[in-house]
Amino acid sequence: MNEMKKVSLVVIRRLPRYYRYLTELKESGVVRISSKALAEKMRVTASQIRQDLNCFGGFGQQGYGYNVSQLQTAIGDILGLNESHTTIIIGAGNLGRAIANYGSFEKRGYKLIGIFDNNKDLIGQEINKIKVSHIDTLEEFFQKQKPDIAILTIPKEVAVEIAQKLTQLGVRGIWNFSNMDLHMSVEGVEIENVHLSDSLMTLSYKIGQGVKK
Amino acid sequence: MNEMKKVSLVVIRRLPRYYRYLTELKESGVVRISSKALAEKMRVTASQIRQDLNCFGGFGQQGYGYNVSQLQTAIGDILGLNESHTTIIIGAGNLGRAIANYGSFEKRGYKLIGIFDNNKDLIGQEINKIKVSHIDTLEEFFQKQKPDIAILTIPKEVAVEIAQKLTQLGVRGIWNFSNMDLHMSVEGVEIENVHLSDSLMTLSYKIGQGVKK
DNA sequence: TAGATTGTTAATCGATTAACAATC
DNA sequence: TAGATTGTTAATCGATTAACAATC
Repeated sequence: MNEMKKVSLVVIRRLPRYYRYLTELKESGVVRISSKALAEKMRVTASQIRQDLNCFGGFGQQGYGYNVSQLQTAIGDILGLNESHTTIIIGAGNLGRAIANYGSFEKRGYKLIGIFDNNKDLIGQEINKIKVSHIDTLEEFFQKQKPDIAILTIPKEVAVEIAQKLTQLGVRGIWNFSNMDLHMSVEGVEIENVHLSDSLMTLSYKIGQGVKK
Repeated sequence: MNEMKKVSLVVIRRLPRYYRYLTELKESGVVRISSKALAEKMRVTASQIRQDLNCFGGFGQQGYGYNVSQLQTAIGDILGLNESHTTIIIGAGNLGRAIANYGSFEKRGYKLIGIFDNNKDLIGQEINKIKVSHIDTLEEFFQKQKPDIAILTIPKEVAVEIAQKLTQLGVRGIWNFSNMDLHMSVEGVEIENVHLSDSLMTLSYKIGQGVKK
């Protein structure tokens, strides 16, 4: 009854990319697309697209392909983009501000409802219409509102402590930009570690290799 | 003579993570570590660590393990961190500013030498001691200085155009944050596409799944 | 109907893990 | 020397691709 064939993480991580391409197609008025045509656009194989999608159901139609708009909505649903998520940002430094001001998150249903920092000079300051609060008021905040996702743009030295606090308070997801991997082993708290500098280092590697070729 | 067993990208992408953990260990004064101990810390298998490292050479010693400092330096070398790279940022919006002010890149040998934008109001403004220049002066800039890496923090609408320009001018790497995949097929120009929102969507998915469990 | 294209099974490929001889 | 741990080969596992019958 309850199909529980756990979908592998590599597939999940490709979904946002499908979502991006489909959104683009939809916006430019494309109504239907075949796995072959989409594959060419995305530079992957048609097989992979069909396999990936069939982890979640049969969205296509033989002889026709996929309805762009329908498929985009379906993938959005799978990713949870069609329900709204509340978020808070912890760390009102440059990156925290950049994310707070990044409009396209709001568009996808992520609603920023709080910003926290421990720097007294920043408290009360407004970033994208949200007042920065002191980190000590976090607990109090959670009593009134329960944000789904906490975005951590703080130094690695305090990351673990804050993450534990958040877990305790019942946050459901942590999007972690601090330069250290977090892995709460607490059931029900999901974590995404982002390491921007890892990506830059990969780029340096590629450049270095290019030379030797 | 010239061992050319191309290392797979999955391995490359793990190197920065090794580098991070080794740097941490080094800083806390750890002199040697076995693949087993490192594996536990990093939550991977010891086998994987040994396999990965052996793509680049035998850095360890039987019965002893790996010298932390030596290994850290070796991986840094492979990643090209021990030579300096010059960078420019294109797009002086929130994310561009955040990256410009992000100190830890300088530490790793990335030297920011220019910031460009097309918004007249920003021209001349200083961000982390670098004056913002108009995008129209890019060509002129390249005649004097040849930055290795261009960091694209611009809207997707102009990304392709700017990337083509940069390729033409001889940039060696593009670190692309615009919300669209770039794939210059030009030999000698390497690209890293970063999609922050993809990571956030993956997090929503995980949260959504958690519920059903 | 004939043609196109899916959903799905089977084959291949690559990545991970296990095992162990080499050796410090 | 004995113990530990690597480097490396072989076994397993999972992910990707190919193929094709089902079907719109």
